[in-house]
Amino acid sequence: MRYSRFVMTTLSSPLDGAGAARSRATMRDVAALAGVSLKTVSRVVNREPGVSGELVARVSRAAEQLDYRPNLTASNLRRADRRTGTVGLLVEDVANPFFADIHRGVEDVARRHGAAVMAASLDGDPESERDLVAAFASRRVDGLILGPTAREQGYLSAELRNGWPIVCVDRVPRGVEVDVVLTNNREATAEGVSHLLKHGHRRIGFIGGDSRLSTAHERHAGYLAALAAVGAVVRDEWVTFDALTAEGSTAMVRAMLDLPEPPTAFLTAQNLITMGAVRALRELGRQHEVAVVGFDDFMLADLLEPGVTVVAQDPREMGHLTAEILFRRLEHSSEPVRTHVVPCRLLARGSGEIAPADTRG
Amino acid sequence: MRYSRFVMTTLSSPLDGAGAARSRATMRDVAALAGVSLKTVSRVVNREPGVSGELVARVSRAAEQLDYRPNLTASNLRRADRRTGTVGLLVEDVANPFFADIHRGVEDVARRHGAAVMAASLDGDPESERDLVAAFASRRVDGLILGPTAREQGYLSAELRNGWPIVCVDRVPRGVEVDVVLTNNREATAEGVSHLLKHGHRRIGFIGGDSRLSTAHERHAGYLAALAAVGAVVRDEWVTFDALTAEGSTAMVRAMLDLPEPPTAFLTAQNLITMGAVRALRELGRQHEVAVVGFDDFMLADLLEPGVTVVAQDPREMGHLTAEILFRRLEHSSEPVRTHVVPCRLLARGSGEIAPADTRG
DNA sequence: CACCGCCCTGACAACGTTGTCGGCATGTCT
DNA sequence: AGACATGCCGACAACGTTGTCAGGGCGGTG
Repeated sequence: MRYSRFVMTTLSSPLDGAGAARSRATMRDVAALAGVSLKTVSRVVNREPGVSGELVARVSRAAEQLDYRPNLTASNLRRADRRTGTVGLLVEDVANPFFADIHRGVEDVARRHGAAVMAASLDGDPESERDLVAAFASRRVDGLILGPTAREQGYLSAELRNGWPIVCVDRVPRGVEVDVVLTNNREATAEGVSHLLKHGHRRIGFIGGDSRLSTAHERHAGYLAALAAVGAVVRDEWVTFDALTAEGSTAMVRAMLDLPEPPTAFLTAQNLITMGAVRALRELGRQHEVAVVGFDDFMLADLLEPGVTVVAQDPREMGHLTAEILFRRLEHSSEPVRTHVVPCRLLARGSGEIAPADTRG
Repeated sequence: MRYSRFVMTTLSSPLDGAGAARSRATMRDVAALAGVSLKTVSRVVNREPGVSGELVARVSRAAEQLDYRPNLTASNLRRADRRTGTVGLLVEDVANPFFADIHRGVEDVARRHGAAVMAASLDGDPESERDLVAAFASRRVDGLILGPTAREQGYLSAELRNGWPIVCVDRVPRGVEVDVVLTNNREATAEGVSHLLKHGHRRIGFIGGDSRLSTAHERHAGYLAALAAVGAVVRDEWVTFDALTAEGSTAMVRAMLDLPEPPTAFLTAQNLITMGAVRALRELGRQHEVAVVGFDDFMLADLLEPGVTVVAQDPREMGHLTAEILFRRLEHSSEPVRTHVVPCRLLARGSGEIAPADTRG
């Protein structure tokens, strides 16, 4: 409950039903009612020492009577630290479970610091990214957490020069040096693919996400590395990108299974893609025959038949870490920029342990 | 892209790597560089008419050069409309898919109105609710969307008198008259229970959510009404509340199935509860024997075995509607308060169409 | 008694912006 | 030519708050 700094308890209030809407009381109003100066009210509201007990009581009573709420935006304007007690969060989609968990992680930390979180969704649109960064800058959020979607973040350097702390999450920004919190995309994907190799698969399909994003490339690199490590064949026709929705992924998996030499297993590089792939296999009745390892965990993955084996990220922890770094940077702005990696865990649940039906490959 | 009102395009900027952090440029700085008065800069930034083309160009160039960002908090302080271009959203948990969808719905509408969304999670804690309302009030968000969790919202009447628009969503507030957007909880639950009755069930368990919430009561009422309509037996031992997590729900379902006369079907009154119930049946290997109708849809419900029959809310639409009402009220504050109902749809997928194994009941 | 120091309080300016108003050109009409 | 409207621009105050500083009262000390 560290919001307390600006919270006055208005324990009771005469609720007269349809009272005419008056405008909010200001410090001046409180001061007038309490018969003290503006500054004394300010001192009481901010719990500054050096006000007699009697005046504290009188001012508090007056504030309660008027339902006074300090105006943080005005306070911010004048105060030395210039904090609005607000941080911005820009991610792909606040409704996507992965980003919703990051959001929650950020919120938890922000709240401990008495800060509120402004969040917005980018939907893969570079123009939105710039517009929303500008919108948050105009609102003077104390710091920004960004999951970049545009090809290039060079435009951020102007904001950084202005002393605005920025931390990126989930994806690597380009053209700008900031702290980043990432998953070990490459290694974790390689681990997932190795898992499939270990179970006998040699023809493994890769269904990737938005090819403009660093995550897609890193995961693809991990896929290639794992295959190369055992000298397995790599075929272009077993690799696709830009499965942007679950439906898109369903279609891609079906198409790939129609190849003359189809994959016997899939590495699906993101949560919605995995769901789409599972759906495709179900529709074809082949869910017990074609193996799947997904990137990202999701709810109910263990209750499907078969359970879906995944390489699980820890989005809540990523949110925590990202926010911690942001608040740290708000204090010590000159520390060197770092990249932090949150590791994944492979969770074997069934779909990744299916042996290849066609053992010629 | 209606954020444009306060967005200046800073197309290029010399990225000199480690430039010393200077503080943000103000209108005064821009005015000095452009050789005009402060007020002229203000006019240009706000696209007010009556500035010569030459000065517009000079000011724009100066603003770009200095990476100027208008300070919306200062502007808000002075402007007549007193808008911060920000709305607040307080819900149970921004990471819960249901509320995450509401959040996204609110965001879409807010963005069309050029507003940003501050969101926070209540976690069922009444103290948090009051603290966060106060925190948002101090930040002067233009309006508030609240999914109430405290037993009583009388404390809001002070804010309403201050002319602060508030709209509630998902749950009915008490002790205060505001606009509310709800699901037709009672009717939809009754429909779900009737569906089970139609398939021959007479012993139907009800696993309810937080008993302090209006939704739990309304859904329970729907359950009772549907049973009463066909003269079915109602037993206290077949009704529980306060399954606050999926795990809690799992335990309750298992316990209820251990009764001498266990239910042959369940109505699970919320998304996490349904997931927990499905898990319980799976663990017992009885998922094809005990019927389930869930309240709330969730991802992958159709891919489970059997597919989970649900009464589906439309949280995104609820978010849209709630935000529309809020912005409407920001314009016409004196319209009478209303309650809006967003209907549910029953989606039959298998789990709700299982006939009772024990047909004695 | 004069002086110092401490505690409490208030007057005033300032934060970055916008609303109001007044002034200077320039053009138009009688 | 004089009166008047119009277009463009700037000086100034104000929004609600906090930082700074000065002043009054009071007790203790030389």
